[in-house]
Amino acid sequence: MSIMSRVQSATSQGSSSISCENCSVRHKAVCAAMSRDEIERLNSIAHFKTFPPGQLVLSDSEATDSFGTIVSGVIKLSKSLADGRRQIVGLLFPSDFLGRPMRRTSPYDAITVTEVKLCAFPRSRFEALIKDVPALEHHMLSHALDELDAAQEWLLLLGRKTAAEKVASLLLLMARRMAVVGCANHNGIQGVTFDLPLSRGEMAEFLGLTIETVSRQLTKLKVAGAIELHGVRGITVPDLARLDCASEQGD
Amino acid sequence: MSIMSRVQSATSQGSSSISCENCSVRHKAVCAAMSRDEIERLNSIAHFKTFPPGQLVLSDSEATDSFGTIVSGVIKLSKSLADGRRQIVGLLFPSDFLGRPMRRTSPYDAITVTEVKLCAFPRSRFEALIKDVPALEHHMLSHALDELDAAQEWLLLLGRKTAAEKVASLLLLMARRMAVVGCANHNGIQGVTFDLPLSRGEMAEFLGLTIETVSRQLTKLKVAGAIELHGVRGITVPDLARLDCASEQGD
DNA sequence: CGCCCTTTTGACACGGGTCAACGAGCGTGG
DNA sequence: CCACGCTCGTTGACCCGTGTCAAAAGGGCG
Repeated sequence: MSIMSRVQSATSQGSSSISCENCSVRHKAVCAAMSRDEIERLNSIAHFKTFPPGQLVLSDSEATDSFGTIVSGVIKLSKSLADGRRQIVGLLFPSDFLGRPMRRTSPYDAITVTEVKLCAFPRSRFEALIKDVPALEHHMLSHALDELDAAQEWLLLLGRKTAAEKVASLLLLMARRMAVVGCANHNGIQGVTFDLPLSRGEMAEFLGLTIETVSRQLTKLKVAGAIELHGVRGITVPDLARLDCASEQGD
Repeated sequence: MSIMSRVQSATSQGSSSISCENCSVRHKAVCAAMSRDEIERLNSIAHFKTFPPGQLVLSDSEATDSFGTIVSGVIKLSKSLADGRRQIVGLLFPSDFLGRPMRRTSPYDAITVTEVKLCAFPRSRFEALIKDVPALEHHMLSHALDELDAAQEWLLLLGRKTAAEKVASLLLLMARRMAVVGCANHNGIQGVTFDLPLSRGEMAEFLGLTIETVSRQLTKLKVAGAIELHGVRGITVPDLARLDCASEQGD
């Protein structure tokens, strides 16, 4: 039995009520756009849910009500073809928004990659709130445009970059997001150490590659001195600028 | 001298004022979301611009004011790496919106593929209008989510589909869009004939392939009887369902 | 310690890229 | 009206990067 199926069959989620005051994403998520009493209203309909890793949170073309801001953890969004080929089409980090207003069903599967804490809202009440608070819709639009930018950047990666450039790009993406979320240690002006949230297989799914190719490119980067690997998840990027360079020209 | 540079150096654009009454995109574009007098206000700040094919309309990371609804023609959005590798990250058809509210600069180049008629608004006045008309922002959000869906569908294509599936998918996309825009003739219940708006090179740019591969896959589809080619731009798809099938499993 | 799952490494195959030649369409000028 | 040249598209031969298949090497947990 795989780890994934084991955790899926475990108790699926906890739940508890909320205080926004010292929430770690208070100033980055939708909440950032809202006044004191708007927050109050949002607060009153919100509750925390915790999901174990590997849990299916939204399912392709099924309506569900998981909907809200990610407080901690990472979620992957993935689409698949009839014969099972899969592609991750997005990653959500803390402060990102899960689920889409104005859309009944999800165009992809959303699956937790790590344990995830979600600040969830019932869809109907959130949509009612949107009608009263224009700033909320404004923020959702801004967020959607950011996601669109990210997706288009990834189109360039999938369509035109080599395997080496793809792996470097993904490491860079994760290093940056883990850093803003505070899950990375800085060493030196340009260096950073963190744990990879994704397995080799998930990296491959995101990059349009196979596990084997990802693994080979990682050892190539290690041998070249662009990264250090500590065990299978730990990684140090001694020089982000150098990796950035590798992400556009291989070496 | 290439066609593209010739048309670029030609007189760049015409301009004239507007009547929404019998506009061909009146009920599909942003206008669809608006009441009679809101339209009136939008109308008062709008003017038509016409661009020849091959013209750069928005430039990567440059601020410009081309901004509005496409009335006729096709625009490609493309990104490129430092060494010149290019990837088309989106196509805009009539009723689609060009340019992004809340963003000073464009993350891609926008280039006309055919002659394009644009119903343009000055950015600042459009943004002012957004503040007064919540339905407008609502529509922009909806549109952004549609674009995001399209981009994510394309991620799956670029990451996981074979060359044959990619070409079939693109033909299908163009057949459908050309049909809703009224630039295609239906033959039979499932058949359609139209002119390809994209050159082989542009198809390749969109699909993450080379010109040669696109050309080979097209002749393969022709030999298999899935399409007929008339000259270099004309195409008949006798059975959309069959092509749809080819877009997910090659044959 | 042993099992199981993930990752790494190696050998080989193949899809699509590259390079080159050829063909078709079309505007221009003789 | 035809010949020329230019561009775009097609076709062929070959090559290379990445996928595939297989086996070995960790690493965590009972």
